[in-house]
Amino acid sequence: MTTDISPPDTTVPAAGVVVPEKPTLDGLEEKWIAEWASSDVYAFDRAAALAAPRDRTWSIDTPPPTASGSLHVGHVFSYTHTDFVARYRRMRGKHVYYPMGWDDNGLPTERRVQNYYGVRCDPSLHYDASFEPPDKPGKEQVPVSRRNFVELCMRLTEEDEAEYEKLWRRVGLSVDWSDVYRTISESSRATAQRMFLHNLARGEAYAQEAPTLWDVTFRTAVAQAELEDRERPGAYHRIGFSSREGVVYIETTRPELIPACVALVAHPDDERYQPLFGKTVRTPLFDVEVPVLAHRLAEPDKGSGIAMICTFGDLNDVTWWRELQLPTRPIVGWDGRILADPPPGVPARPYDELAGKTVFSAQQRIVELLRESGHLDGEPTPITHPVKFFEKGDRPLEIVTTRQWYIRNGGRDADLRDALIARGREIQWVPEHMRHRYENWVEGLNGDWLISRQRFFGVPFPVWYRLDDEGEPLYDDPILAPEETLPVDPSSDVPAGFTESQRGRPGGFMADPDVMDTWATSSLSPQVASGWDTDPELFAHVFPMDQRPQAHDIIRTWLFSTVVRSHFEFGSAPWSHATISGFVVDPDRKKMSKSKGNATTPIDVLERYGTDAVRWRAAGARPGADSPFDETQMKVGRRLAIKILNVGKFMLGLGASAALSADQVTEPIDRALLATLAGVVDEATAAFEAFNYTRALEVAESFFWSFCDDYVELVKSRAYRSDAAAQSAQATLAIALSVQLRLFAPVLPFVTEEVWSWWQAGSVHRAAWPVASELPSGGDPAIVTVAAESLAGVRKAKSDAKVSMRADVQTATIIAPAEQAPLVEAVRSDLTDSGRIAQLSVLEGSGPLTVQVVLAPAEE
RNA sequence: GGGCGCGUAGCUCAGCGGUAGAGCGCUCGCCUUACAAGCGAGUGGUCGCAGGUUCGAACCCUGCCGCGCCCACCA
Repeated sequence: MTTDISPPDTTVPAAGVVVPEKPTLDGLEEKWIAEWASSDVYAFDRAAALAAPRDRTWSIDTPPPTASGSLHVGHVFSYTHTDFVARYRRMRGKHVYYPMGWDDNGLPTERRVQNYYGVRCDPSLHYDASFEPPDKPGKEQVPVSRRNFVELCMRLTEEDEAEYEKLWRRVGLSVDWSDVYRTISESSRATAQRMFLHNLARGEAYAQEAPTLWDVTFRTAVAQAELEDRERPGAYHRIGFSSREGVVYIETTRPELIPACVALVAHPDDERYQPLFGKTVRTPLFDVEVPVLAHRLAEPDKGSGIAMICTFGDLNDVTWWRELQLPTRPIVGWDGRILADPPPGVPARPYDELAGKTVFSAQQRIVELLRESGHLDGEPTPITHPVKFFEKGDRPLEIVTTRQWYIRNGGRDADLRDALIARGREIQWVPEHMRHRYENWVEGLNGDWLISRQRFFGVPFPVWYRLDDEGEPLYDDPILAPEETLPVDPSSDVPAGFTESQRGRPGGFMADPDVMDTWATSSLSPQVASGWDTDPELFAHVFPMDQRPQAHDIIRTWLFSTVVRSHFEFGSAPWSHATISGFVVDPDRKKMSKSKGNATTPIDVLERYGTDAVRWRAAGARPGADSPFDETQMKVGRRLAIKILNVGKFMLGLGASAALSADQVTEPIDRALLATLAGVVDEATAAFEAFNYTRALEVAESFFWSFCDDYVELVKSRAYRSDAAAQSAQATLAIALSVQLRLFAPVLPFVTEEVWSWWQAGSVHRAAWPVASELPSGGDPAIVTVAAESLAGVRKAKSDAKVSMRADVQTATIIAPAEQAPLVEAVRSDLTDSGRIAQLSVLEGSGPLTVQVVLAPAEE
């Protein structure tokens, strides 16, 4: 595609109409992106909005894309879906509040910064104001202070965000670019901290020392919503525990956890183990005495029916440990290695054989030891089984006891769970069935929401702890940052009544070391985007927001967590509508992956087919439905855009102009055409009201093609004339063009704006959405159908004879039902003109309309 | 194992109780003074399978089969 936007040669077919000689899609994007920016077409008029009733505003809680990620065609589609709605609502006269945000805090950014600059964060280092990262990342990551690291995060995300903005402008998103937020910005941090303090004050947030799912690579806790299962090879090891009643065999995939064993458990009804309940057995190798207990969660038909409870191998262990009130014998450290010292009561030998090893190596060693000691019965049986992973991690999760912050989410409270499900029912889901995903998730929660992360680039908890005389933190009595001081960074800010020199000293204080999970801040996107912390007047007007667009994969995370925060703070749902997009998938129906290659890079596709064509294809993916990536479809959209250019030019050349009005439409076929169009307008409007942009486009497009192929063909010779009938055609063409450009404007913003600009003032995107009442009433749509059928009959005869459509017809006889014959008469002259019919007879007949044609002899 | 969605023309999908539809593809034509990046005419389907309800079922009900997504299970 060329970028030549120099003004093309123009003709001036009618007053005020300026049409290029050779219309082209090339250069339209550059031209209109610049024009829209300079004329602020999409600016939100805050004063006017606030002065108007609430329902004149449409506010959108745009998903802030992860700034450090990479956008693919799927993102382009779903953001475009939102833009369809935004543009429609704007044309309906709404003040559309449509900000864009960037989700730039959190682990994805940290990872990108580490790789991009070749650095890693070492919080023990001091800030180096002159630090510059190496030009190219070296083999060894350079350790930098937390502040240096955060600065690099800020720098890189700013660069990334500028690129994103360019792409979104290219996609034609009608966001107000003067209103962009970042989840790491000062006001976002203040919002997140303030909201957290409110949660804390109301008892919705709390800290607890508890077993937590732990990623050993990132060395951070992770939340239930961030888990995923992956199939991993493993093996059942059949291992004997000795007891007075004889050897008891358990089967385990994690024999390295034997030193962490605190009990065996079987189902209370399992007769095999009845005699053992209440007795003890001794662990192999370590000879630690552990009880045999009964619990309903033990499954008799799994393994040998009796399981080893370790602290902690999996979430079942946590349940058993808690409900059976067992002691803790932790052996896995934060780094995923076996702790240097055995837990109390576990002998140093052979524990020292495992200490410091990775879980994997420890398993190998312990199997050797078990084999030598004879405790291993037979050989391990290889299996494949699902193992829990952090969705962004690549090593299995461990469970480690740590102190973490939580927000209640109903996972441990049935009343709250019910309240949150009720909130979900206040939201109108598009499509409706997506509500089930929400309810399914809420009903399956098994614990509160863990929001703290042991990371660096995020919103810190605005909390310090006093240190006692031993230098131990007094967690029960935290020092909270006063709200007027937010945002704070407790690792550099000092709480009132202390000095920096007291940091980390006995009798002094320490900062809470953690940051909030990215969902803990992005769950506040309505607050951040709407100015809860910065512009209360605006917030009061636009919140609860009207629309939350997002994809279905993050209902359990972003959508749910946003509902939780809104429920607690405002006692309401955060939005009235949740519009859920599907994915763009491979031809084989798999979710499109980023590694799929250049073909799906958005900018590449946009350049090859043009933005309007890509948007047209996006409109073909109904709300919530996955859609396969198929480039041949883009060509169809491109064809439509070109057709709009060409027919627009032609219609204006025929004399259509903005000066003509509906009362000049006198011919029956013209009135009929506009009556049909009125029906199309009604249908498209109803579809858009239901967020069904696919249907809205479909009806407009279907009308448009028959309009071009039938109506324009029928009337063009009449329109060339200069009598009242010609004027009727010209007025009809003008009205039809205006209405159709507006119908297409939300989906095809560039080409519609281009054609609009040839003969209308202002932007089509600020023009009013068409309504049936602006079209003359009383036309009979049946005339259009009858005319099209008649014309088709003539065309078929020419096509069958393999002659040009220009071939002359000697006689044509249309035999039509009694009620249709007069309709044919009403279009007689248009029919004879466009069909080149010398003599047309119209007869009444009984069957459906038929056309008999005698072609004129071919001229030499 | 539970939930949700989906199986209609070669492909992508509408239709969701009254004679099977669109676009793409394919075939055959046509330089027609807007567009050959176009126009015209065709081709193509026991609507996943089996029962049931109904005068009538692609559409409603039941049960299967297949595909996809989410969740659970992890001894």
